[in-house]
Amino acid sequence: MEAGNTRSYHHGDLDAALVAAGYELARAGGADAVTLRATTRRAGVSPAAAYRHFSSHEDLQLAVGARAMADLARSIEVHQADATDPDPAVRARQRLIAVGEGYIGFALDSPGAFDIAMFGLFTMEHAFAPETMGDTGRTPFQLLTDAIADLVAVGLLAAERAEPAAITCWSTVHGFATLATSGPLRTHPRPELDALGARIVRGLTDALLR
Amino acid sequence: MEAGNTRSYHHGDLDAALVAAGYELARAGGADAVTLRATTRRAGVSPAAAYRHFSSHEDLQLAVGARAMADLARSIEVHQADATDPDPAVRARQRLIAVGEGYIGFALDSPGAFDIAMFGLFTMEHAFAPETMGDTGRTPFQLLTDAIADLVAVGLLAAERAEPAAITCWSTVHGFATLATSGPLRTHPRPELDALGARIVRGLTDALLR
DNA sequence: ACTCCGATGTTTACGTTGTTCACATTCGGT
DNA sequence: ACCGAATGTGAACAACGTAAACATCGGAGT
Repeated sequence: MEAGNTRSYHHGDLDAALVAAGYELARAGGADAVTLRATTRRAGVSPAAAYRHFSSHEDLQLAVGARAMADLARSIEVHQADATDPDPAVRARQRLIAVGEGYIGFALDSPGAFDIAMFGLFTMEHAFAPETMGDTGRTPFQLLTDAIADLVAVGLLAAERAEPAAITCWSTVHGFATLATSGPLRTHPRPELDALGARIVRGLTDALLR
Repeated sequence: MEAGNTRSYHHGDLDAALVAAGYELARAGGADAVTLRATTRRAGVSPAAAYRHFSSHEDLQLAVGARAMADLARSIEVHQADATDPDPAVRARQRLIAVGEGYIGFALDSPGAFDIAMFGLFTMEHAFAPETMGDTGRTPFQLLTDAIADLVAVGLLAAERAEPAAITCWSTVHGFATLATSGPLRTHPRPELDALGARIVRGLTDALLR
């Protein structure tokens, strides 16, 4: 009795169903809401069933986090769609700014999803995992390094400054996103955070590129 | 039967004893290790006893976090002790760099303490709480804003750029610290992280101050 | 000096969580 | 049509946060 689009067994594609259920919980309540029992409950299945697909609670949370990370990539991609300046140098700069704004925008729009995406904070190989790729087949980290590479190619950034520049950008944007979603800035009104975020991203790129 | 230095009741100063016990657990295992039961166990007391001093588990964790935050302030103060250049402008710059290096150094030296310090990520008023002050009576956040204010006073930074500059510094340093302790950079060898951190802090201040 | 009250700590209990193990059901190949 | 492997269930366990009833201690007031 196949449903058609997905392979079917006892309850359909439970693996994906659990990730979907966990993602809904995460969006509503952050990483802590993605409890093993709540997730299986929402998927209409017994707690132990999760162990046929995930080796532990943490493993499930990482899978949900990967799903969230893919949405983060998509958010960056959407912002990058506006980077259409004919001048390659200007466009490269726009693309880097889009990374920062997409990252921050995603965190502010869906703090719960952002929280689970950063759960455990993944490892470096996690930053290249296919499950965390957006629609263009690139992970958030790759979108950042791509943008930096473009800046080098276009002559706006010295090659030997590429690595620290990438880490600086990542740190700043990530730091601001966490301070703004779960940190001391969390009580600031949204428009103020948007303005502050935009100002920081632009100020940082200006500062880095001469 | 007073012990002398501390007021005594049933078990001595349980409030402080619990924070101390929790801090040891946090240093060894991060915020998650500061479980209510483990902390009371280590203090030689029953779990429910904690509720005479803290309204909830989270409340206890926040108290332990404040203790860790005070140590963070002390780490910054130690680094700032080296900022002794006779030129006030150079000294102001040194002091800002010391904030970043003290922050990052503390995170790398005691990731568990750093983790609990950032637990819940505190609120803005938490950033001014006396329990989080170092030996100079200033909190980490205040040490940062002090340094920025000095730069303005000395003419190295325009006054209207002070606030975004402060948030940028905070974001970058905080972001790098989390990426380096619990993030994808966590597997990098320590000396490499030290060098990277120093390079980022210096590069950022150079970029911000013209 | 004695009593009493409030502050402090204990015991017991409840519900929730992650996890495991023995058991039941279903699917797919032969 | 069967059988083994894959998948889901049920019951159980230890650990957790929390609450309520009970015990004990110290100091204030007579």
